Amino acid sequence: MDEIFLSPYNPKEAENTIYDIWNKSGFFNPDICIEKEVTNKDAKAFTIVMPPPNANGDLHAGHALFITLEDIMTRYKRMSGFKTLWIPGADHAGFETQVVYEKKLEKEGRSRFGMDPKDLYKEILDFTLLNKKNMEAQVKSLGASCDWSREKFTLDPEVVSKTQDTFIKMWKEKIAYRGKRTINWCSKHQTSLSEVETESSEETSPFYYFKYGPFEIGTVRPETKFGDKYVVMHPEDKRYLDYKHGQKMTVEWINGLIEATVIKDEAVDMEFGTGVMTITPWHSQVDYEIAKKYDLEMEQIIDWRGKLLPIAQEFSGMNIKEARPKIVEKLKSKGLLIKIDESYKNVVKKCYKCSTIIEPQIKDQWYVKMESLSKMALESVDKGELKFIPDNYEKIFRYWMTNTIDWNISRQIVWGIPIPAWFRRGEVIASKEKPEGEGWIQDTDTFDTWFSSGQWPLIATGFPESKDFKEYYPTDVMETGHDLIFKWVPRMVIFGLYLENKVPFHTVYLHGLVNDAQGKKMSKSKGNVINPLTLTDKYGTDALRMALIVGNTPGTDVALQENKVKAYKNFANKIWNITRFVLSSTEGFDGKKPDLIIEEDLTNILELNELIKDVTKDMDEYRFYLAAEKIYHYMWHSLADNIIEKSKEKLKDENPSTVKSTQYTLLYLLKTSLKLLHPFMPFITEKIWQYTEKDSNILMVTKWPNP
RNA sequence: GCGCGGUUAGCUCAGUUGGUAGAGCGCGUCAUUGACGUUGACGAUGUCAGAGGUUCGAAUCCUCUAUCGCGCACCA
Repeated sequence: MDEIFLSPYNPKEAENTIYDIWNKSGFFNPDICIEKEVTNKDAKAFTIVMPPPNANGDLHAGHALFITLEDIMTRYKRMSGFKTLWIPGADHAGFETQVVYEKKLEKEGRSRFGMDPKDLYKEILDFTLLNKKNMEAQVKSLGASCDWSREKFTLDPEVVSKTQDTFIKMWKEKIAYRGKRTINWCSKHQTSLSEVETESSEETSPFYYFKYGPFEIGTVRPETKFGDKYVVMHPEDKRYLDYKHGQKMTVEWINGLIEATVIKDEAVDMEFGTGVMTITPWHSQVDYEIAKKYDLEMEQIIDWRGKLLPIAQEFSGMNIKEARPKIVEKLKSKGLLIKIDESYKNVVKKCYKCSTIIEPQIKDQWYVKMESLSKMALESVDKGELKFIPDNYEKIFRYWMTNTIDWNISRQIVWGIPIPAWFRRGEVIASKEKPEGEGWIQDTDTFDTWFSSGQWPLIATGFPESKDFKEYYPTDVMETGHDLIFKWVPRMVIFGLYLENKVPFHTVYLHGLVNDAQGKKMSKSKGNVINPLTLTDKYGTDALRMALIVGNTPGTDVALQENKVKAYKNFANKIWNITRFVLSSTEGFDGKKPDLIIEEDLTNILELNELIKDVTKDMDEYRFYLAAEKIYHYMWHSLADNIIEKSKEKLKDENPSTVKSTQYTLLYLLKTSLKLLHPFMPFITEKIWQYTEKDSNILMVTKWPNP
C-alpha cells in the first residue's frame, strides 16, 4: 500500500494534480476519446453548451452549482459510452460588464462620458480578457470536464460576424425593424433597456389633484405635465357627457394659458381618480398609445439626462426630482392644486443595475417582432420537443411566450456587438459594409446581450456548416438557473427554430438559487455572500460539490451551509480510509476473480448491483440529488459500517478461498463504488483510482458499471 | 390583482407510481488507540400548516383556508 494512505485525505494536494491529468489526457475532447478508443466511433452524441459565465469578476456560488450539475451529466454520459461534449464559454456580458467597468471608472474619478468610445472599448476589452482567464481558472478548479479546445468567447470575431448575419437576415425578412416608440431609458447608464432589465417595486408616492380648466386631473408626475394639452376621459363617463371629443378650450396651466383638446377614449378607467387625465405621450407608454391612435402631437419634456427641457421655462435644466416640489408649489400658488393624497401606492420601474427610476422616452430603436417567433416556440412545447425539469416551468415558459411584446435589441453602450446598420436621412440599411453612395452614417448602438446569447447553442456548436454543428446540434440539455426561464431560454429556443428549424435542446434543466445558510438570498449589501472558492480551499471541491447537490431538487433554491460542506469533507476522508483498509487487506492478492465466491460475498455483490440499477435510473431521470445521497449512504453505512466490519473476521479465516473471496469482493465493491461516485466527487475518486487500478485508463473514461 | 412554488425532527432540506416518516448538522448515552475520532454502537425528538373529501390505506390525489417566498402586471 502506498504511503499516501497513511495520512488523512488532503483534497488540495489531490486536486492540483488531478485536473492536469484529465486535461492532458485529452479526454475532455470527444474526438480524442474516439481516437484512443475509449468511445465508440458511432456512439450517440451527448452535448451540453455551458451557459458562458460573465468574464467580469469571480465565480459565485451559483456558478459552482451549475458547473457541478453539468459536470455530473457530462461525466456520467462520458462513462456511459456517449460521444460527450461540453462546450465552455465566456460571456462579454454587454451591459453587465459595462456597468461593472463604469463603477471601476467612477472609483478612479473617471467617467465613460467624454471618453472616446474606441478607447473605452479597448479598456473594457483588456479588463474582460484578464477576468476571462481568472474565470476559466476557477471553472477548472471546480472540476469541469469541458472541452477547452472548443471554448468560445461571445466577442470572438466569428461570433460577432454570425450574430450580425442573423440580424441582417431578420431585417431582410422584416422580422427585425427600426421603430420609434416608448423605451425604458436609464438616465444614469444612458441606454435603453428591455423589459427584463428593469424591475418594479411598489412605493408610496404623493398623488396630486390639479385643476385643469373645468376638470380635476390626478398625477404622480407633475414634472412631466408642462406640455399636456390633451385631456382624456372615457366616452361613456356620464360626468363628462357635456364635453365632446375634439372640443378645444383654453385653460390656465403651469406656465400660463394652454389650448387643451378633449379626447374620449376607452383606455381611461372611470373608477380611477376623477376619471380624467391629461397625457404626456413622450414619457408614458399608455399615453403614447392614445396619442398614436388619434395622431396627436408629442413633445419631449425631459432630456436624456433626466433634466427638464426649455418647454419647462423657468424650470428648464432642472433635475426632475428637484423640480417636482417646486412645480407643485407653483401650481399651488396659482390656486390650481386641489389636494394631495399622500398614501397613494404605485409601481415604480427601475434600472435593475442602479435602481435609477426608468424614464420612458421615445426613441428610434431596433426591434424584433416576437409574435410569429413565440408561436413557433409554443408549438415545439406542444409537440413535446422541449421538456422542462422541473416540469412546472413549462407553464411559466408558456405564459411568457403568450405574452410577448416586440423585443428592443439596441443598446446605447459601446461594450457589445455593433449593430451592422447604416442611416442616411430617412433611409435605413442593415449591412456589414458601408452602402453605396455618400452620406451614410453607421449605427453606434450595440446588441442587447441576449440577442447574441440567444444564438449561443447554435454558434457554440459551429452554426451553420461546421462538422461539429452537424454532429452536435441540436444539443441535449440546457442547464441553467430558473431565473433565466424568461430571459434566456425562450430566446435560445426562438433562434434555434428561426435559424435552423430545430429546438436547440430537448431538455431544459433549471436549478435554483444558492442562498446563504439561513436560506436568505445572497447579496453584497447584506454581506452574506459566500465565495465558493473559500469553501473549496477549506474542505475540497468534491465536498462543496456534494453539499450543493445532495437534497437539492431542480428548481428549488438551496441553502449553502458550511456544516454540510464539512460533512462531505468527512465523507471524503471516510472513502480514503475505506481504501486504506481495502488496499492493506488485499496486499499480495492477484486481483483475479477466484473460482469460489462465498455466499455472503455474493449477497454483498447483489446488494451493490441493486444500487447500480437504482442510481443509473436516477441519473437517467436527472435525479442527481437522490443518486448522490444513495451512493453516499451505501459507501458509509453499508460498505464501511457493515461489509468491512464483517470482513475483518473473514480475512482471518483459515480457509484461503474465503480470504480470496473476501479480498476480491472488497476490491470489487470499492472500485464499483468509485465509478458510481466519480461524477459527483471526481477528484478523490480519480486519485484513489490511481492506486487501485494502476494499469488501466483513468477513471474519467472508465465504463459506467452494469448491474 | 394574476401566476408559480413552499409550509415535514431544534436548523437546512429529501421523500420518484398513495402502502406503518428520512438525510446532514445539532442533541443524549456508551465505546476507545491496527481502516478512519474527520470514528463506531445505540437512542430521543415529528397530530408531515389547518379543515374537509376520495380511498381498505394520504406527507403523497381533490377542494377550501391560513401563512411565507418568488415572478408578472398594475392606470394618469
